Amino acid sequence: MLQSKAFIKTKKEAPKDEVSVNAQLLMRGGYIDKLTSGMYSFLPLGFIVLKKIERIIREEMNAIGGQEMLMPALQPKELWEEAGRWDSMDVLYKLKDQQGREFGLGPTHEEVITDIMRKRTISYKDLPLYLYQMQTKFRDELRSKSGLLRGREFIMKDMYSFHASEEDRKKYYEIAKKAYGKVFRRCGLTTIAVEASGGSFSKEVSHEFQTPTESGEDLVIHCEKCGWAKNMEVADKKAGDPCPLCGNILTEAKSIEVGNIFTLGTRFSSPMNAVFTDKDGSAKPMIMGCYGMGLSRILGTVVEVNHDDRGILWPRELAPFDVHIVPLVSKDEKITKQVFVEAEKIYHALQETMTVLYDDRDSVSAGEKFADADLIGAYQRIVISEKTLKERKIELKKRDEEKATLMTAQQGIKAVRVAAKK
RNA sequence: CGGAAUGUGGUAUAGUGGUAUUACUCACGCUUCGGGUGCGUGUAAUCCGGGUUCGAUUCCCGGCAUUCCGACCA
Repeated sequence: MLQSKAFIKTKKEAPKDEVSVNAQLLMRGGYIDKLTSGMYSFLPLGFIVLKKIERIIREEMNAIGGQEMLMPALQPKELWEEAGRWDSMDVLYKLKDQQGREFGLGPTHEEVITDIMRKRTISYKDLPLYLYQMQTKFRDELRSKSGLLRGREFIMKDMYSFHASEEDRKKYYEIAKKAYGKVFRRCGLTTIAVEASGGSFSKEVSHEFQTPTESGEDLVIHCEKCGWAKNMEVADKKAGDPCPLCGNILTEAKSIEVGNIFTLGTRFSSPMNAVFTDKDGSAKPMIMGCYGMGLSRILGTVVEVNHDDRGILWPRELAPFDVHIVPLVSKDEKITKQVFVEAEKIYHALQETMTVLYDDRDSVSAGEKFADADLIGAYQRIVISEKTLKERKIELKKRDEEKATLMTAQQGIKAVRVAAKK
C-alpha cells in the first residue's frame, strides 16, 4: 500500500478527552475515530487489524467444530420476555418501531439462537452442535470508558453449544477453554483462565480469560505455580495466602477480561422449550453452553499491553503490515531518486507474499517518517537512504528492536519473508 | 445512576463585558534532509437555549456533551 494514498492521518497530539493508552495511540495512529462516548469507527488501518483478529478467532473456532452464522441485532420484545430478561437486563437498549412494536438491540443472543433451535426437530444424533457469530453488540453502559475496552457498541464473537448430556457439555467446556487460550496467544496476549461467577445464568462457575495489566478494571488472584486463579469478586483468598491446590503464595493482579465462557445448562432451553428427542424417544431440553470473546476489546487490550512511548508494537499476527518500507529523502536529488528506485524494487518484490506499507512520500522529513512508522507499528521496518545506498545495503529491524541490522537487499527480502511467517 | 471538572478553528491551547492568542494540521512559496527543520503568506473557532447588559465567548440559570471518581458491568 502506498502511504501517500493510504487514509492514514497521524496526529502528534492525543485528543484531550482520551486518557486511556489504547484510545490515544489508536486515534493518533489513524486506526480508529471516536463518534461519541463508547462508540468508535474502525478506519481502514484499524479495520485491517480487526479482520486479522477475526480470522484468528474463525480459524480456532472452526477447529473445534464451530459453524459460523449471523443473527439479527434487532430482536422482538416478546422473545426476550420468554426467558424473563426483558425487564431484568438493564444494559438492553430498547426501542419502538413506527407501529409501537418494541425491540431490543442485542447485547447477546441466547434467545435468538435458542429460538432457531426449537423451531427444528432435533435428535440426539444431531447433537452436539456448535454455532457462533461475530457481530456488533449493544450495551447501555452507564459509563463507557477506556477507549475500546468498554464501549456501548462493540464487536463480539459469541458461540453457543447444544448438547444431549451434561457430561458432553462439560467435555466441550474444556475444549473451548483450550481454544480460547490459543486465540489469545496468537493475538499476543497472555491470559489467565480465572474462575468467576456464573452471572445470572447459573450457580455454575464460569471462566474469564484475563490479561494482566495495570490498566485493567478487574482484579484477579492467582497462583503462578499451578495456575489456580479466581476473580477477586468470587475469591475467598487474598494475596499472600497459600494456594489451595499447591500451597504456593498467591498474588493479585489487575487485568482486562478479554473472554468468558459460561455454563448455561437449560436456563434458556427450558423456558423456551427447546427440546431434542433422546435415545428413549423422550423430549428433553437441550443442554447449552456459551462462549464470548470481545474482538474490539482484544484490539484495545493488545495496544494497552504492547506499546512504548512512541507508538504501538503489534504482535506478528495482528500487525496491519508485515513490513514498512521507508526510503529517506537526501539533499542530492539524484541520490533521492536512486533511493526511491531501490525502495520500489523491494516493495514490489515483497508485495507478492506479504502486506507492505510503502512510505512513498517524497517531501516528508526523516524524523516525521520515523515518528509515523513507530506510531503505526508495522511488524518490521526497512530503511533505505543515502547512507545505506553507499554501502549497497538496507536497514532492517523489527518494531520492538532497538537497533537495525545492515544487510543487502537480497538478504533483507529473505529475512523479512522468514520473519513474517513465524 | 450519585459526585466532580471541563466545553474557544480539524487538533492542542491563551485570553477577554466591546467577536479572540499561540502551536500543530491544511493550501501556496522558499528552506531543510537519519528522529515531527526553519521562514513567509493564506484558510479556519467561542456547545445549545434563556437571563442580566447599550453590548455576553466571558457573568447568572437551565440543558446537552465529554472526561475523571464511585456505583453498575449477561
